[in-house]
Amino acid sequence: MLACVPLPDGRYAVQGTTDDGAPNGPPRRIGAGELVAAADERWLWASTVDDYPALIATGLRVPRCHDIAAVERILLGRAGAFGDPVTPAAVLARAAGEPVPSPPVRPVGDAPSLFDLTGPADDGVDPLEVLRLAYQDQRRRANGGGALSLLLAAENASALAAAEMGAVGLPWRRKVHLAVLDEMLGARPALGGRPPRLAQLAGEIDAAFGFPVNPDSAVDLREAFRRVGFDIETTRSWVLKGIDHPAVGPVLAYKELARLHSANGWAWLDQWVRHDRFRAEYLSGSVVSGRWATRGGGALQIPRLLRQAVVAEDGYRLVVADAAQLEPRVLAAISGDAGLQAVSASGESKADLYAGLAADGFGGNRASAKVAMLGAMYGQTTGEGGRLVGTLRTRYPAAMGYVDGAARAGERGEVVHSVLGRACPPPGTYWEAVRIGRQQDATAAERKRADRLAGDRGRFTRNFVVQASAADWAAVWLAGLRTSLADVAGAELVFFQHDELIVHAPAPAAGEVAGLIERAADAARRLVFPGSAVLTPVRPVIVDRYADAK
DNA sequence: TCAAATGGCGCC
DNA sequence: AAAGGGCGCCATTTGA
Repeated sequence: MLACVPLPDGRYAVQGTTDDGAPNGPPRRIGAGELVAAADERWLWASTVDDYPALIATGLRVPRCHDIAAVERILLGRAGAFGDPVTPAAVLARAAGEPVPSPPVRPVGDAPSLFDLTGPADDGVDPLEVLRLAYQDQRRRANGGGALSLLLAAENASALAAAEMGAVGLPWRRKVHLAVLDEMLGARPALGGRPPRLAQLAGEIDAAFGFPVNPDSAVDLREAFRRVGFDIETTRSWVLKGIDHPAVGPVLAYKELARLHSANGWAWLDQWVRHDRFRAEYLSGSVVSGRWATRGGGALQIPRLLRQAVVAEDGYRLVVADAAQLEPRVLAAISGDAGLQAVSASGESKADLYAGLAADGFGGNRASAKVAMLGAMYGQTTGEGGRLVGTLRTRYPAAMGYVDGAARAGERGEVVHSVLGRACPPPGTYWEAVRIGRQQDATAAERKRADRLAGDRGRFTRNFVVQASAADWAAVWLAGLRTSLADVAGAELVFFQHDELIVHAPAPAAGEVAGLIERAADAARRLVFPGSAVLTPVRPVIVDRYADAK
């Protein structure tokens, strides 16, 4: 293992380190250009998201790492201490029972410095020593067995993949995107102006109402519909669709196009796409469930319409793969529900679990089966989904009992865990209101508030056990694939979105990559759900454009 | 006048 | 078919 600390002067302090965290060579101070990543070496550093991008920029690729901050977040979560500082200095202070120093505030965009690592009062302390001690302490605390080790390994690998994906970027043809904008919105307006198509629709909306309305204002729009006799609470599209008034058509069209303009319009293109690559910042450790988030550009919300702009470069293909119906399959595995596992592995269900469910209790109605399963995992109680959950409850009692149990635990204020041991956050300060509302002498209003808050948390924990376990599986999938891709020249992970990924690969290697993706998925299934009969199939598709993958 | 909250909607 | 989980982002509104 190689311990590595960026220094304020732009160089790096590095030192060979054993797996026990003992020094295994002399400390050296070297420039980034002198760093070499041996193919099988593991790097130890404070934070991948802070320390790795500068190395990637020099062309370095680190095969494996131990990320103090990423590991600390998971360990702290299991100890019920979400949000506490995760620097090595904080880790050490915690281990010693001393007050944990707040991480120093640094200006946005400022380079990470030694101070981030050791805190301002640590003059003379060897940062490599701090790193090693923090590592040793985490090693002691992370003795929760194979599942936790697997989770930490996947989290570390995810952090590397996230940094690399951010640096590489998603192939994005500016010309294609511009053509879409021109067709949908018309010519690019002056700064702050409305595109022609939006201006035209705004005019149609005014005409339909008979008085001026600002369709960008939900307040104004709701007031307008009330004036013409429709007493609506919100102006959400699905509410408007139920209204019979000539303004509805242009309003819905306006909303759709305004969204395109503001979220992925010309300004977005200028800001986020350079040299036909969309570069976002991926944050692998910032969602409590273990899913990734992004900062800037909305990389995890690319509209289907714009996936035609994601085009492989000449001589390359995109290998697009998603895990079909991952969450219900994960539920089948973690609940041990034999019936649901059987459905996941039977005949056509291998490719389409919902079709199998439909055949098994919904009269062949796939849409109903899907609504019911989503309702069960999200805690839906009303409407069609809520009604259909009952069918699932009789067909798959173990699976439904599992999510119901997670919901009840959440309502009691308890913490639930993913299959690999990621903990959900404990209830926040609002739980005091729940406690008050549950006392004998609580008022009706207090009881009602308590019920609502407890219900909210129950739906959160119900979904957490499924969503976080799916994230566990996906992280192991991604980690395995990343490792195997290292042997395919020119192949790069360029996108990852919860249960779906894209590899940009030289055309002759695309078929091999597709095989690696499938093998990584099968390996993840065996590692995350050992002994389970459940299947977690992925469907790699080799295409030129992302839009052609589905 | 500014920052935080809200409404709405895109993705899973 | 309904509005139940997780996010990020924008424009507007609200409140200090």
